[in-house]
Amino acid sequence: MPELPEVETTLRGIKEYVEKQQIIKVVIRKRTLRWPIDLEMESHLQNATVLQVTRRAKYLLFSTDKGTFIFHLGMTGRIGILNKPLPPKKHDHVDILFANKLILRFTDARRFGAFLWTAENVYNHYLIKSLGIEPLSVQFSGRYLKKISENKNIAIKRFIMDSKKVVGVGNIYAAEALFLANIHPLTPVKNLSLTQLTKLVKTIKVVLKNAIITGGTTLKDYLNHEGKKGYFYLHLKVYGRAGKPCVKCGHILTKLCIANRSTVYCKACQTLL
DNA sequence: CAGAATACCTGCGGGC
DNA sequence: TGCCCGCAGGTATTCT
Repeated sequence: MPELPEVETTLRGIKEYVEKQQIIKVVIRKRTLRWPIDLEMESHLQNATVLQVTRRAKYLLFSTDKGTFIFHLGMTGRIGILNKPLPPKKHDHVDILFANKLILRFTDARRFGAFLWTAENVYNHYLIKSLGIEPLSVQFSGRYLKKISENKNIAIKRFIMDSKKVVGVGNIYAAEALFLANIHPLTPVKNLSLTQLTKLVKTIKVVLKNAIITGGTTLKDYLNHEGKKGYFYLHLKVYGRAGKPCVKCGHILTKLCIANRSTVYCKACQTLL
């Protein structure tokens, strides 16, 4: 999926079209996403007005006058805004029709995504409540990482990808940030100094911000709300570059598997502590 | 308890 | 051309 920059790009792209708009109709063609879609979803959303769209981690939160609906894009999810009712394709699972005639269409081939409803405060929702801090917030600092990593043996790559610690750092950007910070992805977190963790936090923020600016990373599936690609893939230094030379030192980049996710790094630039 | 493995699902590219 | 394998941006749940 979409990692955080792709979700943020989607948010910015759709916000103006759906906020303050009343929902006229909801069409659900496939209910079996990561969790089955609430059988009452259509009636919950009928005539509801979207007040605001925000993002928490990789969840898109649509607050309405009746409650909040939530989209998660999983690995292959996408939200598009249509200005006319195009015939649905195979993986177009949800359409939300608005009073302004626009249609929000959710597409997701692998169906790891989610479409949820809560009438309560969305921040009390069990999936949202337990999330770690936002990576672009001031709370996310080297000091914070140092504090929560004392005596922990877990590999730094897994650690920064753990959404209970910090949200929104996915496989691509984790690899990129570790490379920029010269940290080997398998380094046990307890071995990293405050200085190194501070540098890592900085590179995570830079990578995420740059990816947002360039509209996210398109590898194969990801397209923004207008069906356009993101261009951060042009900036990738290690992800998808195994066997090619390191942009810093020329060493051939190595690929390994951490927690079943492929990881590319430079043996010369990223030393194991 | 921490940390690792598994599960969900479809599509695509590469090798034969 | 077609089949089989491995791999893909996530993350809750189950295991050791």
